[in-house]
Amino acid sequence: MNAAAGQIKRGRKFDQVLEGAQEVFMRDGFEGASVDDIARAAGVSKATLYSYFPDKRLLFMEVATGQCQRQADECIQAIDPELPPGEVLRGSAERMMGFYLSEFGRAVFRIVVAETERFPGLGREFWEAGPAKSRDVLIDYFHEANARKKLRVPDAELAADQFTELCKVDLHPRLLMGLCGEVSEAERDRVATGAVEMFLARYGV
Amino acid sequence: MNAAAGQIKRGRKFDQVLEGAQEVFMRDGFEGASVDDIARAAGVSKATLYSYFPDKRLLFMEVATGQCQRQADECIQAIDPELPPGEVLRGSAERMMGFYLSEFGRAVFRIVVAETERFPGLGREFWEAGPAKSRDVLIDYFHEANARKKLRVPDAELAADQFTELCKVDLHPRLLMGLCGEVSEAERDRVATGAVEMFLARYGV
DNA sequence: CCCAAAGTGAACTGATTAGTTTATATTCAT
DNA sequence: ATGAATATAAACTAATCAGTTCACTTTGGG
Repeated sequence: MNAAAGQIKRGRKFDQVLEGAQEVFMRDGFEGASVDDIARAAGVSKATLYSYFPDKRLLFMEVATGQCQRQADECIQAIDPELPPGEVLRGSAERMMGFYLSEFGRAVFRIVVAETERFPGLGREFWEAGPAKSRDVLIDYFHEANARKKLRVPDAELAADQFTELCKVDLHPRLLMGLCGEVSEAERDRVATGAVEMFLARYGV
Repeated sequence: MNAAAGQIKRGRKFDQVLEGAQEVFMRDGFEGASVDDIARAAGVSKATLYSYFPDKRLLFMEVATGQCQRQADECIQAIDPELPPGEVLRGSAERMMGFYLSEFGRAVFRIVVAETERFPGLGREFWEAGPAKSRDVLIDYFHEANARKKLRVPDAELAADQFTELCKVDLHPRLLMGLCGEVSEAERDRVATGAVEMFLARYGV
């Protein structure tokens, strides 16, 4: 009884099911993924799959939130407020872009946006597992930097959201709409630099 | 032979079909919408629907691009370069937010993002019917304002994308993920003001 | 008023899907 | 080794959906 996660039964093939589900959901979306495909990808019988997850929605929720949580925790590191703001922001920009522009980040975003109407709670769950965390980290940092007079940020929430949005500039929408398949290092650099410059022009001391 | 639009046959009930299709697609997405539902909503028999549109995808394409074009053209007005930049930007922000935050804008965006992988060309078609236009208008204006020394914009494309993204701050993602249902006038104002201030801090003369 | 084009409704095909069942096989702790 | 828990393959149900067909009715121009 070491780790009773939710009310979902654990067992030998639990992780195997989750991995297969992740692969297929990320590739085909929620509606597009068939349970037979998932079972095949997981190397598991459909009956086994259903013995772990009573239905497709629960399985999907587990994949979306669990995996997203893991991925986001990796990306969102604490900020060192001793560094100059430009460096703090630069690092933050790179980490956020790493998440939003990754294949996984895009796939989850795509699915969440697509299914959020039919799937109450999915949007919030994703938001809290990922974006909200990096938002909170930024907000805390802005308060701190304000107090130390390293930045002049009257509305930390707005500033955090603005910076986040500046990190998506152009690349995120373009990827989401399939206007391009890959993003070069140079393009990322251009956007990250642009975001930091703009932010400092507005909120720098 | 006054208006042969594409190779799609026109006829008495053409617009009726399109209206029904728009209603159902916007509500249920592409996969979620059934052709029977559309026919019912349009007040038309399925056979009639299929006599106009050989399949569901073509019908959807017609709805997405046609209607989006109309809506976008309404929002994207020419810019008066005589006005002070702050006013130009403010008006632009309001018009873009009007599109992105509208029920229609969100629904189309949601569907495009969801289906763009399975629907080659859909993303580009939407992009060019809508966002690309306002982007071009902004870019032209920045060149003009640069020449007149009313702004100092070294990279007009980047600046246009940054401003566009600043107009989405927080509200667009939150709506897309169902974290809130409506956006108050005060919130829009806060974001629009923030976008203009930030932009001018970076690129103002 | 007539007739051809356009529209209707309802039944049909064929394919796919979520989820269940069953009889059998594998795994593993004792 | 044995037996109970776990997993399997395959067939099955019931529903849904895109697209077709057809016998019939409505519409509107001449």
